[in-house]
Amino acid sequence: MPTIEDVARLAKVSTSTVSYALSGKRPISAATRRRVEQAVAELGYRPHAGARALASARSEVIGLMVPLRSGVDVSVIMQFVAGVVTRGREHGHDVLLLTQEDLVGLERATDGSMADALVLMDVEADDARVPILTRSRQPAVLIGLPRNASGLSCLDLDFEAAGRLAADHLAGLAHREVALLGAPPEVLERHTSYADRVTRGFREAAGAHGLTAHVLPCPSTPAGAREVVDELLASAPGVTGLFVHNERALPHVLTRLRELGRAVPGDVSVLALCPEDVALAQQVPMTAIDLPAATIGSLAVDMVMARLDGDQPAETRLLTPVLTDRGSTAPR
Amino acid sequence: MPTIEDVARLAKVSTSTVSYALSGKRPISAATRRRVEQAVAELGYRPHAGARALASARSEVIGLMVPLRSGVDVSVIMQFVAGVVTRGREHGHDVLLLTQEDLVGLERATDGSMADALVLMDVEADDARVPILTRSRQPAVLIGLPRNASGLSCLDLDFEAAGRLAADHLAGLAHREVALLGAPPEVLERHTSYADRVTRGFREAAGAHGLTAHVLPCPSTPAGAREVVDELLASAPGVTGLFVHNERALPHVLTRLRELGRAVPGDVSVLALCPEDVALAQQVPMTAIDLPAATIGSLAVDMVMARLDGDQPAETRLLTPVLTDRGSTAPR
DNA sequence: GAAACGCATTGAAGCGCTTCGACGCTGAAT
DNA sequence: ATTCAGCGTCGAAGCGCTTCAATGCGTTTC
Repeated sequence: MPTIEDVARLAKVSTSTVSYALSGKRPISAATRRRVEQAVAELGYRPHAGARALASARSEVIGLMVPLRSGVDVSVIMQFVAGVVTRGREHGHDVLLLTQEDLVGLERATDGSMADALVLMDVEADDARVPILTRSRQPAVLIGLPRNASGLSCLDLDFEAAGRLAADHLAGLAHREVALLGAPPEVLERHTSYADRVTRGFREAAGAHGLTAHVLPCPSTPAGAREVVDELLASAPGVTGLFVHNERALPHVLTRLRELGRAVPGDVSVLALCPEDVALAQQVPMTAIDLPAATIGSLAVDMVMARLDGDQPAETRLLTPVLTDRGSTAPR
Repeated sequence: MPTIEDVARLAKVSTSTVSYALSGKRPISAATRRRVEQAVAELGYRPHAGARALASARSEVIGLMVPLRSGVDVSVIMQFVAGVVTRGREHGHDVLLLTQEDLVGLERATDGSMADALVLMDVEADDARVPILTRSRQPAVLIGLPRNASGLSCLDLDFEAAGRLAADHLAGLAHREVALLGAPPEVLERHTSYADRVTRGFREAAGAHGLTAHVLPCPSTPAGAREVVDELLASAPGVTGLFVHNERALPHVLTRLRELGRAVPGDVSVLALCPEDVALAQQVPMTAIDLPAATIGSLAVDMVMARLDGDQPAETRLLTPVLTDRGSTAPR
């Protein structure tokens, strides 16, 4: 492997000149720069990432912690990851993938200087990672709202507003009794922050509109989802509006309704909270509040990068939810 | 951040002793090791990854290239990634995430010493990454079979055998006319290697059994899948066995069959090629050939790690497909 | 009792890069 | 003509770690 010294020799300049020519951190004459670039091309030179990290105290890597465990909505994650990687590259950064459970990995990445900055998905109310991050000096962005964000930046869809928006929408269509079919029980038990927030917003707005609101966790399995629908329809036969916040259960809920002869939106209005492509991939296109996962990923990178150079203070950003009507809801 | 020198000072030993105590590459007395460990704990010392990479010419990182583009089966990818990350950790390696399209990223990771080894998903017949890999000195494992693997290791499910297995299974149930609903057209056009191979195996075994076999690419959208089903049933009304190799289209195919009043498996037998959880998440549990994505991920890491230490020759491994009967196929 | 050995430990030389201070040169200002 | 900037370039010091050769010391061997 050619080193910077080989390049310097070939270009007949010093190594520092090569470094400056490549980084642009000092003015270099056009002629010299050209010679350097030629030498680089000729040798196929690539800077050694470790050496660079050592000398500059910068790794040009973003650590990204994603939940690879079950029960999470895969397409949300994939889109999010894609957003992070793409935007990371635009900032000249690569992405180191860490798994949610791996606290040791987080410490390794944090203090072990593997990453300059961190983005963490799927934050829980009392997240074990928060203290580690507060202790470290690295910029971090949490996707979600922990109970105690103390100095950490957070970003997320405003799930509480999304819950309200859903209730508003159904109330606007004159529904009187509505239900939220939410995240699977295991996610709720972890108190993943978004699940709690959707519920709160939905309940609140439903109350304000004088709606009767039911809230049920909903397993992602076909059988589990079916059971929840049956249970709901049995215990609350007057429900005419459904708000489904569970990407994987959504198709099964729709299937069950159809099996029971309930037309959507004729008999029951169904509103989803999911990424656009999921809304479009159902048996019937879904009226849905978009979960802009890729956008959130990009924004997370922007936020964390901004904090890497300047030292902006911590900030919490909540994206305003947007509802797109695709015809799966109708007036009662 | 404490350095190895701080640790050495506190433990009253030399830095080299600390290094050896931590790496275990030389015998260190129990007493000394204990002192070192104590100092490490007390200071919260973490080795600087870059410095380590520079000195040892090893980054302890695996580069993983995944297709984050659309049209791919998300849950397959997620499971695969999870397999790679988990097994990578067991080998003491972290994972650097690269996107499929990013050839520059591949070169950066390859020669820029960001990664010790590479795992690439979704390999195409004439993959642009192959020449880059052949040129580099790093061990790599391709998931899929490029036309010219020249010295590179490959790993995959034996999709050709899977195609044959599907045809065998349907033939065994006395079906006479069968169809393969495969990958979306865009995937086929890329000549992603698995798509071609499934087709070949299916055609071959169907021929051997004297079956009439239809092969249709199948879009992953609800409308597209529906159309393909309609088209098939119109042009080949005698088809009684369906082999679906498209995770996302599968639910839509089943929905369409139901809409058309074709019972599964009463009127039509449906066999899938997909991960187990996808097979179980359908309206009806699917008889399916398992796509063991997580296993492939783990194995890929094992292969690449084996090549990192010893220098084993390149090798191609194809996993034997396994069919699990869950009742969605029946005798004609 | 001297020589030889093996074990635990050390010192020092890098690994390949960035960056700081210094230097020489040209051209403008005096 | 002399001074002074400022631009473009260079030299050298380190960043924090690994690793090789060498050292010291207590044991065994003849």
